Amino acid sequence: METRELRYFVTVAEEMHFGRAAHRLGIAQPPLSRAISRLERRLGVVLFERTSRSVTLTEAGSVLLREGRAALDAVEAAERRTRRTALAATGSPSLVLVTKAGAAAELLPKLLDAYAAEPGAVAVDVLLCGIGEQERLLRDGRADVALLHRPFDSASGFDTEELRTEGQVAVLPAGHPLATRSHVLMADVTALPGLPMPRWPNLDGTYPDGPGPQVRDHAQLLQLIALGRAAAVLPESARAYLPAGLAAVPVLDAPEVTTLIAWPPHSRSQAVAGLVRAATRL
Amino acid sequence: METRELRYFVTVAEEMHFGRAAHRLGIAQPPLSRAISRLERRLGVVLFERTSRSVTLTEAGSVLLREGRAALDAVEAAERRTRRTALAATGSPSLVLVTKAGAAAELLPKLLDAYAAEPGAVAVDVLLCGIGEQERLLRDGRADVALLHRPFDSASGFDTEELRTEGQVAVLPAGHPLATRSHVLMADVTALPGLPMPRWPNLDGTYPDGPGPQVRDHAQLLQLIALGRAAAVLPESARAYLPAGLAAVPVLDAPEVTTLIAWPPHSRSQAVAGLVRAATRL
DNA sequence: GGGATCGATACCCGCGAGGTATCGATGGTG
DNA sequence: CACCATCGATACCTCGCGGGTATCGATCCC
Repeated sequence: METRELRYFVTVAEEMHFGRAAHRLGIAQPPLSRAISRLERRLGVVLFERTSRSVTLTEAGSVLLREGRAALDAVEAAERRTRRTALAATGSPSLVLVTKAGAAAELLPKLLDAYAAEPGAVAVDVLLCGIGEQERLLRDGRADVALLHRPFDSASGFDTEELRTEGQVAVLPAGHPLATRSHVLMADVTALPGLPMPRWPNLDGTYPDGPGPQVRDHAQLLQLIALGRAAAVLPESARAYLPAGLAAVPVLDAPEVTTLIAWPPHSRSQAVAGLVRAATRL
Repeated sequence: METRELRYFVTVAEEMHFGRAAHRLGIAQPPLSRAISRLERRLGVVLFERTSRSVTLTEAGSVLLREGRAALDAVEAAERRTRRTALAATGSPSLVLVTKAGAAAELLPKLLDAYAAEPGAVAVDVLLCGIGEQERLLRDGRADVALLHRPFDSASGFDTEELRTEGQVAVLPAGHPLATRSHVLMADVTALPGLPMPRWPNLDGTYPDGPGPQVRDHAQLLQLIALGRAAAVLPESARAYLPAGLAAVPVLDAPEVTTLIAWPPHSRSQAVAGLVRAATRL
């Protein structure tokens, strides 16, 4: 199977429409139709059920979609990491660390300082991204290491080292009745009248249904809370960075949040190893 | 980057010789040379330093070798798993479990029985393989689940669930002076005069240097011990399957052995999930 | 210095990827 | 119910690229 065929297949599976997929791929529709049927013939498997009015994935097709995406990520990662090691020889930063914007605000500078002090440390690019994008960046080679937060992120398929575990606090407008309590429970916070929990975007950028404002990052969220439009439950370390007008109250029964450093399992990079060593010594 | 180019590159990197690589690939040498230089041009990276007398990998080249192998495995896995889900619809076994020959002899039948009792259980093919091959089989799609043994195998890059942890025992000929002891230490066993530890093959089939007989599987090993030619340290559970004439003595300071069930991180297979569920309930 | 080895280059051929035109099936519509 | 719009498949053509043979040029060995 050639990566071109795989790319064609994934695009059709995403669009569920040969014409649109062909357009996205920058080719005409007939060669795309032919490429897919040749792929089906070679695999000996029907990937799409198609009529002139609809295209749907077969079971085998959805397996190929999942596995094929992973394979394409791996190919892209190979390409990117190869290019970057060659660039690294010429002096540019050779390590990309990715973390969620607004998270690990306290840990990250410590980590970078500790690593910079190591012998043989290289320049580190920090990439801030949205929710759930880190795994993707790590898989397709745009990043070399990530700071993840369980249970929000999945570290599945990566090597990891746990850095820290912390409880969570409810973040509320300072004037709110709950704000003076010494602690609360999840049940106290999840259904506050007039203070719904915000909705975070799905991976595809859409938002789940429900009440609560749509939120894209922590800055937005904090502002909404200050405006009295939302409440949120965040890791304790967020406390140090709350603007005036917000209060934080420990939530006793919220799940613990673990910060971990993750890297691709077959990484042999000296730089990644050094950064992980620095992280575990924090 | 097309998978063909990647395959060509990996073959040349393995052979370190364009002629031999071309032969292995079943093509002539000139097209191979051209393919590699085109790849280098497109990546903007030199992969090989070559003179007419020698071919060596550059640093970027070794990165591409490692990442490229992983990518090729992922592509192969996509292909194989797609083919197999289509076959599964026609009734053939749709789950391949791989474990080291001779290991988990006691756990495996229990696991298979427990899974067979689950509703919706499918047929399971058991694949026995040599040392260190399991990770490969799981990565390239020839297997769906594996039973691994830490610290011998690496579960890096897979999702896992721990099944059991056990100590290790020294396995000796029954008549040996140590065989009557209630326990021993690693130091007692590693350098027994006349009873060297056996040598296991590396991944490429070669054996490390040193004393001790070369061993390929447990049957061979046990026979060598019975003949008084070797001693070994094995997980406790091996005890139940010792032939007459062999004795087992607990080794107090040997590392604990953890048996775990591992599967590819993005597996959404109902069958794999069921097998893992059965395993954790054992 | 001559031959052997090995990667690169020159040149040619055929397959297959890609394009345009068109067909055939299907579902909505006046 | 006939007509049309939509959409994937088919027919047919072209050309670029993957692959082959012949040969060159550099390097090491005797």
